Amino acid sequence: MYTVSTRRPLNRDRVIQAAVAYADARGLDELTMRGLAAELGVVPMALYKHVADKYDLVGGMIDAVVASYRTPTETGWQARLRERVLNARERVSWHPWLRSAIESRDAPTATVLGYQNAVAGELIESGLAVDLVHHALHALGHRLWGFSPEAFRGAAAAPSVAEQATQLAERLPYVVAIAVDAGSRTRSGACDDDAEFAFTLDLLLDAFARLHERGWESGPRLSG
Amino acid sequence: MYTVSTRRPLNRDRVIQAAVAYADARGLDELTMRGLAAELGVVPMALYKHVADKYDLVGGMIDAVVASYRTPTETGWQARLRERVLNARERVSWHPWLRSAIESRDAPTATVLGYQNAVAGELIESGLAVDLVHHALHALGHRLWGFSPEAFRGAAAAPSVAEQATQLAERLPYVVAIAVDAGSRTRSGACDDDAEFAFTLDLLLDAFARLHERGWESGPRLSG
DNA sequence: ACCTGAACACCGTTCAAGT
DNA sequence: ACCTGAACACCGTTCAAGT
Repeated sequence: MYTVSTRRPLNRDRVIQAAVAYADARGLDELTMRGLAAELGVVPMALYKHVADKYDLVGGMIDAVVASYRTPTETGWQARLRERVLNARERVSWHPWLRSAIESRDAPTATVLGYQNAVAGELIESGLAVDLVHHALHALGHRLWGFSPEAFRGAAAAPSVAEQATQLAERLPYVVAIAVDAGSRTRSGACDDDAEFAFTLDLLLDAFARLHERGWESGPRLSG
Repeated sequence: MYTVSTRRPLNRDRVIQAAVAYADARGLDELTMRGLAAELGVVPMALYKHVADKYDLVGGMIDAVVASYRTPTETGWQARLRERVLNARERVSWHPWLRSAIESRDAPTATVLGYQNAVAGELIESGLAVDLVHHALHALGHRLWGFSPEAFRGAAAAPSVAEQATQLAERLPYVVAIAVDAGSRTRSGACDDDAEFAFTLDLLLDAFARLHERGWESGPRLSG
């Protein structure tokens, strides 16, 4: 008899890639330490040498996917933003579990925060004021990100970023700029959710009013 | 000795109200049939006489909250839509578990579908074309609903509605109108997600371009 | 009609032990 | 250094039995 599976030793990357494939095939709810272990031909406890716990495993899955997002190749903020949104949409369609995985966390992973910074950078570098960029990102919501920035459970991402601003400013300049700007408007140093919400709502109502006036049949086209 | 808790017999409503209070206090993840039973001073299996299973319990919780949404009192589609959005936001803040509860389902509950119909009605009755209303609802996304209409797992809500259109048309005229209109544009009779996405993206990019041009400092104000 | 007790098939995770 | 076995404290849910 031959040994069919040449048991390469497990490592963090193999565990995470297997978990991604598992969730792609059966969904996040079906992803279980025991099931994943069985898939890898190993006893459940073997996974815990490579992954702290299930929360850590899911974090690794998120980072693996988000780190693979493409950097836009076009020039011009609209074209680049468009590329990013469509790319994010594509990734979410490949990994339908991604959105709820990201939203299940208390705070964004470092990789997700880096992505948020890159997107903010596109708009800030285009010359848009920092507070407007902040609003714009909320308005794009989960269409941009493939998830909802408001959805983090702790909702404390912005203040915690603001606290460590000096250390983070170099690595995540745009995210820090937004957090600091938003914090300067409130006593607590946190993002003013109500003001932010009101802005987005008005922005959308205004856009609908324009649709109404013009009787557009197929919507505004910016490119092509 | 007195009997301290006058054990009123359980009923569906008491079970659901207790579950809502439980989730409000500890979150949806902590809501467990066993824990809820303990809270009610009853053995876990007693709950199953009033609720088919946990899925049914959560459905009941959703319906209880959404059924309590206020009908707007203002006149004019913008003011009414605004009222609805702010009311939905308020409810989600009271019941932080609501959004993920709704999104965890394969399809909207009847009560949620009725709410969607009411909101669609505001815009359709304002004179906006049905396909534009469809787009507008997607653009409002979870800010309007307190959840994301795209997020239903089956994503098959629209086609299934279209199939039963004749029976449903009376009860849910606006939702049916949107489903039928969207279905008429595609072979499958399903909503054309890509076209819908492109429209929303363009709408938002256009709104940002206007912000850019005008250098708005505090956003557009429509009311007050 | 309504509630109970014991059981089944699952979870994530620990600890001490194997190689 | 890496994997295992047995166990612990949980889940949702079934079935047959109690009152």
